[in-house]
Amino acid sequence: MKFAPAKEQMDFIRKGTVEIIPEEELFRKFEKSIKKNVSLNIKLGCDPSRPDLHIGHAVVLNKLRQFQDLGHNAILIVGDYTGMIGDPSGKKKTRPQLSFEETRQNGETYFQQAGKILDMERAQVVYNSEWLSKIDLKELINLMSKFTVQRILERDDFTNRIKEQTEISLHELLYPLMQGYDSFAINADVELGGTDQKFNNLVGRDVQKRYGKEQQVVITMPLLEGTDGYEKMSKSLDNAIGITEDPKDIFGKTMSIPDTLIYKYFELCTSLSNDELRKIKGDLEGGAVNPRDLKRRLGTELVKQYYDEAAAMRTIEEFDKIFIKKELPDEIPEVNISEDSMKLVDLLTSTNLSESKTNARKLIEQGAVNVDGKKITDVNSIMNIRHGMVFKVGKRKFLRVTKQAE
RNA sequence: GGGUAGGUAGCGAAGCGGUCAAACGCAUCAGACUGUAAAUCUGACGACAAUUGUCUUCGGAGGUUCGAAUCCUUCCCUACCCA
Repeated sequence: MKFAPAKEQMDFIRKGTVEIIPEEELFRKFEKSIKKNVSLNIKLGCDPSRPDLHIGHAVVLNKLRQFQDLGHNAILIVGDYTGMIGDPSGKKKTRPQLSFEETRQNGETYFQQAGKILDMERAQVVYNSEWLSKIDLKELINLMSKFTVQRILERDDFTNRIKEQTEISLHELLYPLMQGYDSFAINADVELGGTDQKFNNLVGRDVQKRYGKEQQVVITMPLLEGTDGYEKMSKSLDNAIGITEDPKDIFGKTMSIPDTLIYKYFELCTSLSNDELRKIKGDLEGGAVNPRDLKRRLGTELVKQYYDEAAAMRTIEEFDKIFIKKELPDEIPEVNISEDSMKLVDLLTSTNLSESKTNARKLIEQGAVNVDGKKITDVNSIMNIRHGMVFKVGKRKFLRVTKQAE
């Protein structure tokens, strides 16, 4: 294995990070790896409680990929054992505990998706139950004795929960120790994580130290705000762009982010070069370019990354068609209806354009329903069903009716 | 073990015998405006029926009452204080 000079590797890795703790140590590790011709072990813990990856997760995965490109070992740790606890980081409530089977299953899903970013051929995947399940009470007590209650409680999320009088279960206190133990178990040289993982990852350093091992370097990556532009991206807040979503959803959601996030998304979620990034920054600040066009570029890049160039082109065309030219999309879901006439309300409900009749009425009253381009506002309308009729509800729900040809 | 305060719609939080399908905020969904922006404004936001109706909801189960989210009994859950 031939490694790039330590300085070069440093510069490459530093891009986009929030902190490298401590930076000199990483540099020394690079030097050592070159001298001894060994790859560094780069650890990334995967949370198996949420198997759907979104582009916020991709921020860290991209960084891991960069390490791979430099010739280092990516080690993905699926926290199947820790998953049974649930990471308390940033949480206001105790997380639901998962069964062992669930964590396994979710782990699998995780890899499939991570494969869109990482070189899975060269990535090592381990489950932390491998070593954590072997810890007996004696060992656990030994581990716990190396830390203090104060140290574990000092983190913000626990402090806040105490202040707000919400519960903290005892097992949650163990989470950082177990995660730290992982670092010790696999001899991690570097651990990657979002800034919310800083505490946990630093505990890893401590565990290693107390067990007489070389300490890992902790690299934190920024947390990506979701499409609402405010909260951290997360599926449960419904502001996430999933990497397995349809190209049109990835694109559409990207278009709905506030302008302030455009650059951040470019920087953290795409693999554009520094030069290109600089140009985009200039364009944004200069105001000469319509931000919409930059967002279109962003959406295209994202689709390209998780699908391919062709998909990206298709998506952007479709988008322009529907939203800019306000035409019908190329592909409209079709439903076969045998009746000759139907109440509009029933039709909307039975075709899932609306989840209930009450809701359908509401939509009609509010002018959200279009049939063949004509707005229908009469709640009691009865539709004569013809082949090829197109229903539109809201901005993005389309449906074409077909009559069985016989 | 003792004491106190609580458990209300997706979340937060009012209500404390009828006017409660339940204020308000957030989220969500429509509409207007736009760059499908964001922000803002307007409306909707349990279901079914339909122009003032019916049914299901306020931790669970029972009960009192013409009538309960509101009172009683009991069970479950949580936080805080004392030990």
